[in-house]
Amino acid sequence: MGDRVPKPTIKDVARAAGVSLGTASRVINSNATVNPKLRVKVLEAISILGYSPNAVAQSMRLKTTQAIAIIIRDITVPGFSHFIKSAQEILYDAGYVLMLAASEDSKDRELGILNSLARRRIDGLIMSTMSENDEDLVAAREEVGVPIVLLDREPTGTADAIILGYREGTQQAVEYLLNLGHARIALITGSLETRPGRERFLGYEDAFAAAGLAVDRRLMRARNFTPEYAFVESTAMLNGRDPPTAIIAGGVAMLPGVMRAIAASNLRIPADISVIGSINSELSELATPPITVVNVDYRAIGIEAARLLLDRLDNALEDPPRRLKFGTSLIIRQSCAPPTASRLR
Amino acid sequence: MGDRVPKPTIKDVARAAGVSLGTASRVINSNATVNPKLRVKVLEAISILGYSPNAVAQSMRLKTTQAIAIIIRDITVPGFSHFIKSAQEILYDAGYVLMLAASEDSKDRELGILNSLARRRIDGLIMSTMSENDEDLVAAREEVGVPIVLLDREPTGTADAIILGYREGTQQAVEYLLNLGHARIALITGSLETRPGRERFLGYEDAFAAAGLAVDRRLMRARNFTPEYAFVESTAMLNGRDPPTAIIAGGVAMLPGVMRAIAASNLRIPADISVIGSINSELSELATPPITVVNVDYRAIGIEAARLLLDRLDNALEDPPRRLKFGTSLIIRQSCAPPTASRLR
DNA sequence: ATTTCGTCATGTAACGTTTCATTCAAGAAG
DNA sequence: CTTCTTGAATGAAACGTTACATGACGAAAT
Repeated sequence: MGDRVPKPTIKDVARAAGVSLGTASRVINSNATVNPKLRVKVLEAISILGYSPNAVAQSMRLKTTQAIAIIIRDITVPGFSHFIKSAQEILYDAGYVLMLAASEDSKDRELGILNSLARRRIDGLIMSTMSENDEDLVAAREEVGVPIVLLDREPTGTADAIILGYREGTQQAVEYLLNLGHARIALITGSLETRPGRERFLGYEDAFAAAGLAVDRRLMRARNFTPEYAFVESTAMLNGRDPPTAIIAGGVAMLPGVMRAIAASNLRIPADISVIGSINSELSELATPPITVVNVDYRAIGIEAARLLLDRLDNALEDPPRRLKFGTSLIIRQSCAPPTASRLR
Repeated sequence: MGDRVPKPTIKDVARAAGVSLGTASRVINSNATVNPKLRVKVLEAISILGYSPNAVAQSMRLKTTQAIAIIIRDITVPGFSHFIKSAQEILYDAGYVLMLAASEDSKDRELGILNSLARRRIDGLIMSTMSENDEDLVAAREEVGVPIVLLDREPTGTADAIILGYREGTQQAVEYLLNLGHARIALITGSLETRPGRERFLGYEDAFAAAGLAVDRRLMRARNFTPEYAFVESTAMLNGRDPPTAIIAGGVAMLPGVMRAIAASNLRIPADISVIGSINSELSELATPPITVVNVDYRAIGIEAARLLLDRLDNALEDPPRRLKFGTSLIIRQSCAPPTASRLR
């Protein structure tokens, strides 16, 4: 702003208090013994000058930035934003500041971000890579050289991880639909290069296998987790031959895409098509009818991810990597019904 | 992680390349003239050692952290998250990193965050304070000593500001409802200590004044912008005497609260009650019926806020504070209808 | 009375950069 | 052949901290 007056340094404080630099430092970090009279002089000088320590210089000296970064695909996804919010809260309370970056499902961007963060000497990292085994990405992560908590990704190296039980969750969802009488159940999810995509596929197959039914792979689509992709695939399947009687939106951001496709195809939920979404949201709760979802508590996950990282940081320990698993719960609402005869093949 | 090997410094690079520290620095910042032979030796050393400059040390020397912070009430609000996302993108592309903090509508928290950011010597700040004129908050903002862009707040001091045309937007919404035949229109919004609350009040009054009608202040509620508050006030009004025939959710996060209250009261939109929300969202778009909203494009706003700040930073100029105004648009959907006779008083 | 501690304050090095004032060598000009 | 001038590399200082080694000064112990 207007005030281009440089901020006072500890040197100014020392001068104003008539003590040495070291003494001023000692009263600020109030650990060592220091003459009470000098202490008050320093304290006075601090409040008169409005001194506050320069965190950059401290970082330089102490080799810790008290900064933690979160890299995530898209912060506007409701689940992710709750994740970030709760993690930020924990981190802030522990004295860390949060750096946030969106990788946008782009390898280059993810690499660039990792690079930039490495330079900045952050203390820790919470992220969900776009591709678990990509060499460059693995190397870039390693290069940052700080503890990492991976979010629903198969951990590589020494990273800790939070993993989500989407396999069981999807299995449960599919079984629920099978029990309602559905046979043609579509699953739309993201890349199989990441854990959540693979797990949902497995869960889907588990359910069919358990029921002794064969899966129709044409109803299983996996490219990316965006609502646009969900819209495209939903539209294609709904208007193709042998349309599904139920759709599972296998990604936290995908439900809107599916719903848009259903609306555009002039179908009604659940009379014409049953729908199950991933994670609870205002939309799934307040839609008419409310949408059944495979829920997972992203607030809790954010908290635990932050704690996991802080713990690792505190006890810099060489403990083996840890992985924390979070289960899912099927929140049954009114978006699923037995398939209508007319739409059965 | 495992590698506790300290990262190579420019000194290591210089030694490995057999040149002086200054020379290494010059080839890294590739501005000055340097002997081509030495240049390649340095470059080789850099790639062999895997050197990347320490941003903390650079910040120390250059007195710029290339970090910009956003402080916002709640990052999970869909509009805000889009704001953050687009701002982050612009900032990242300009070489800045984003620090994010949630103020949670708490003065203490906001103060604490400002303090922490001041220490960290961020380069700029985008925020929306919880109370525009609170002395402590004004002082704390000043104390950070960097350019600020205020988001939909009356700027103090030298801060730039993005302001939103909620007054006109609300007036337009109220007029729309008046034209449909509504007379008892509820407005629920946040604190009048901030601009958006006040502006909505004014817009509401403008519309009634223009129609030559008197406002019923009991239908105007303003405390805070949360869905919980919207739920409480909606429920109270809908089940009280002389219930409104239309409700305007005057805050970007409030529509879900209003909708929950309507559902809980077993009313139908728009047959029993008309509803207008603030800003477009997946919920307003995909609800049944889709909800009419006073929209404002938070993506565009995020971009402009970032640009405004970058511009100020680039031309460190003492230009007078700027304010950019964004208009609103009424997106008419199916949540409003003429009031039903039976519910008119 | 001299030595030995212990208590506190001081001064300084170091963290990893960038930049500025020097130095040095070599080529051009007298 | 000497002197200037230019171009390029070097060395050192500085940014704001913290921490460590030193030093000063009394008090206690021999």
